Amino acid sequence: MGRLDRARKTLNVRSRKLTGEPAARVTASYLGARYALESLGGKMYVSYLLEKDSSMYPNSVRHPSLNLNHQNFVPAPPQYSDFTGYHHVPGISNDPHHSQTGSWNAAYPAPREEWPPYGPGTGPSPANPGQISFTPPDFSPVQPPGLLPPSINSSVGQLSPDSQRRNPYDWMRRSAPPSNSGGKTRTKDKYRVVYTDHQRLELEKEFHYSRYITIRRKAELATALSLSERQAITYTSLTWFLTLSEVKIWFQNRRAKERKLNKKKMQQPQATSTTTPTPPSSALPNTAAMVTSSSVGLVSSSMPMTIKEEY
DNA sequence: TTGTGTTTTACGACCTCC
DNA sequence: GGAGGTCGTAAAACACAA
Repeated sequence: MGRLDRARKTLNVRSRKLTGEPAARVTASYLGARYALESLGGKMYVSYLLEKDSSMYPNSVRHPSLNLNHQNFVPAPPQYSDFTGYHHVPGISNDPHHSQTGSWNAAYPAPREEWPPYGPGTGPSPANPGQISFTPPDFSPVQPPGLLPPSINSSVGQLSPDSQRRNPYDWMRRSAPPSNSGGKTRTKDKYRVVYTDHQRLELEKEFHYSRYITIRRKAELATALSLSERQAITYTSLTWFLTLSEVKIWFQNRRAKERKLNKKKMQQPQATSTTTPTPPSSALPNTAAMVTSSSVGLVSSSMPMTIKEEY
């Protein structure tokens, strides 16, 4: 039994157990070509960023030019030596800092061992009969320059370590927009979607620049991610947009996650102090640090804060 | 293969700020 | 009143041990 089938079964069983009614099928209502994005190494580096979180970004600040013109944005804050290995996927926005090379820098640390190796042949073939063929009417083969790495459409497993570790078709198991997304309720079709690795990666990157996001960046991210997805994915009649609200919610959830992690760390300081020496600044509700638009001041994320937006 | 624990989306309640 | 914050929680998706 394939993982997808198993997931379906498990889901149905568990949902019935919990709710007494058939599970709302969200997953696998379509199968797309997300492996291209997968090959970007998205999840791997999202996870890596998460792992590195506090130590990697002790002050996790957005560049001071955040609320200045984005034209002034300088990529890779120099204080993060190991951040330089990371680059935004080009085309994520028009920002210079988001328009760098899209390839994964070899300077990025070695992959984590817990990412299981996989072979390119372990997944279903592209011609898997269980899959839907994708002939998007709105898909344009013309790729905006710099939007995605040129190899995005080439063979899988060449772009990142991730691509060599994960089944290139793993993403197919994950949820996608339901074909009949009429409404979003907890019992209907679209209760929850799983963001693509690419989307999560970009959100994570943004989060590591700043724990709070401006309206402008929110809009840019939402647009860019959706655009990137549409450019990279060839699924039919299903466009998956990250809305402003979704970006907002994602940031809220991400902050909550960070608070939770910080809380956990505070409860076991010895265990972490020996392994991950952190600079003094991270002793604060560390990664809670953020930067408001025009300063580099740190503010605890435990403090509710409203960011004044720039327009 | 299955049961179970964890993580990830999404939402509601409530709050503050403008 | 609207936007966006935290907090708590539901439930889907996922990971993994048995």
